Amino acid sequence: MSETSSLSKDEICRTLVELGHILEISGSSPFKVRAFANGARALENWQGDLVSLVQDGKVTSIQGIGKGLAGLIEEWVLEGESEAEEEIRSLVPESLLDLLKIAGLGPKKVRVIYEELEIESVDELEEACQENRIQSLAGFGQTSENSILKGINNLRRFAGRHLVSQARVVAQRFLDAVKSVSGVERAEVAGSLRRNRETIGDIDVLVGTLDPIPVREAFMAVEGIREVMAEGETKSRILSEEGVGVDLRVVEPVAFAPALHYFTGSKEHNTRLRQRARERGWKLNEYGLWDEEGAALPTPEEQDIFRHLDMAWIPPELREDLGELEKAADLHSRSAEWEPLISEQDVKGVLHCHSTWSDGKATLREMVQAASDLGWVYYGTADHSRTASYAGGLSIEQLAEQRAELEEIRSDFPHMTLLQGIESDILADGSLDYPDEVLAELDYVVVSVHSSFSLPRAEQTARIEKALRHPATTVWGHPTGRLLLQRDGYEIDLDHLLSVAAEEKVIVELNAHPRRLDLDWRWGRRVLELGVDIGIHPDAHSTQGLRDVEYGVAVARKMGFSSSQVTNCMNPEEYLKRLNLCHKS
DNA sequence: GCCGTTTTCGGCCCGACTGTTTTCAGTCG
Ligand SMILES: Nc1nc2c(ncn2[C@H]2C[C@H](O)[C@@H](COP(=O)(O)OP(=O)(O)OP(=O)(O)O)O2)c(=O)[nH]1
Ligand SMILES: [Mg+2]
Ligand SMILES: [Mg+2]
Ligand SMILES: [Zn+2]
Repeated sequence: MSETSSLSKDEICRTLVELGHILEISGSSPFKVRAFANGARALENWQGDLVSLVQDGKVTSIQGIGKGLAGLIEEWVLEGESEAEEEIRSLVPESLLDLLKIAGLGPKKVRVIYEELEIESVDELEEACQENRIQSLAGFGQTSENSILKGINNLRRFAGRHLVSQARVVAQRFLDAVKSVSGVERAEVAGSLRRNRETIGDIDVLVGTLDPIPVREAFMAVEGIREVMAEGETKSRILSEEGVGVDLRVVEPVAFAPALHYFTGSKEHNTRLRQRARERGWKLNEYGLWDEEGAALPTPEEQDIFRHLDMAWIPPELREDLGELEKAADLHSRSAEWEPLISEQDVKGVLHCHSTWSDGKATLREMVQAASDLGWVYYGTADHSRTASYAGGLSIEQLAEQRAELEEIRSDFPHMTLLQGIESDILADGSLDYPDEVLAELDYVVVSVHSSFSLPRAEQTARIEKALRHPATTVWGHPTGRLLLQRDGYEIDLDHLLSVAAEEKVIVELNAHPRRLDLDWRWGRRVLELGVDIGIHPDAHSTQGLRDVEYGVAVARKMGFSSSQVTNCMNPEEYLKRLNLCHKS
């Protein structure tokens, strides 16, 4: 047993964010604070094997991580702890970080509350507000106490982010309301939703009109507003009944494109682009772009902003300051454009769908019908395997019966290529759930982890590697097992397993269920480097679930993928050939 | 703390809303 265990990349990112906040409360330079936040983000978005990176002394090769942060990271990876970290932590009590989560409380106010009243926790702050001990502090008043109490209440009930599927419903409600107002020329959802992030913090709606007042009124009249958090000339913010924040920004139509660019973000992308404008003596904000003489440059569309700055238009999904600005400048210099990203119409069919044969809600026939209605030309059923008894896993006999049913259905859907597969549990020892000859009879095999989530990293990796190397394995299902906003994925060496998948020609699933979206988009770059093929699969348990492909396509776009980089955009003939590359029968 | 095809020092995006600030700081997008 080692005395201290190395911190994982995720733990390191979380720690960097925390240290940044501690520095902020203790009054450090805002630029140093930003450096910690940027470093955390840079590391979060970097994918690969961190231990090797540290051993090779290459941590500073990550843009945004310099000598200082690299020193911390190296200590965390090699020793599991850091003196420099402890020094920072000793500046203020850790529990103050919770106070920062209260809306309206930032580092300056938290510091005053702590230093003047020795308040260290949310509970203590609540008590102090109730006893009216806050209003006497410099910079606070009676209203402050009420708004802090409200903030504490909201924090307890509605903290956290939201699934894309839920956020889209709320967003549509508000978008419809403002779009129907007369005088509204353009209206769009911006922010993380437009960038197709995997989870959504709040919803951002932009409106272009010369008549802003009725827009604000319509926005405030939408059903299900819990609280108005701000209401100004151009900006309003509410909290919905569901606990989702919605920001409204209203600008004149002439500023719609620069405002859409601003409001789409990301913040880091915006900052970098504004910096680029500034470097040439220009100014960029949400109202427009001005040259060194202060002359406004026309920007009727987003692409005009980029063009003036000598860049190709960047798809919203890629605006994360992860190298897209450099790529856009390069494309522009070669008079080239971004290759179009995949869209839903490019998907020709799917694998990995369940039916009433196991735990699905629709019959196999109903599922095939729904797939046909979506315009798909191939469809692969995959119910659970026999060990998954809790999910109605199929016995060998049932597999044969299902095959017979599929033959019957086939005759009614002559235009479709129907495939029988299985979602085989990867058993604890890495073997699959049926004898090899049974697996070989199937058209394809998805292998997934549904048990023994907490094996040590090396064991878990070896277990999955064994499954990926099985000759029948076609697809690696929901590779990390993460459930968004619920649980992290199991501990594995994903970088290694992706290279195994590439070697074995196993298709890595981009599971489109909005709770999973697994593989995470941040692995897109690595997937390309390693030559891994991905497939967008809905993991549908109902006919409605097939539509989740939309969320999978969104993630593939965020990976920057075109249709040629997704297996199930192939035509049926090519696709069958691709499946048989790895599924030996 | 990070970074560099004008820089290894001296910058680091820019603007809206709120509250108690009698002239703007803090927070947030
Ligand atoms: N220039 C600039 N733009 C910002 C800043 N903060 C936010 N924005 C822009 C870019 C963001 O995407 C957009 C909406 O802000 P949000 O706080 O809602 O962030 P976003 O939607 O990206 O993520 P979210 O899922 O809501 O946490 O506003 C900033 O500090 N500077
Ligand atoms: Mg947002
Ligand atoms: Mg927002
Ligand atoms: Zn599964």
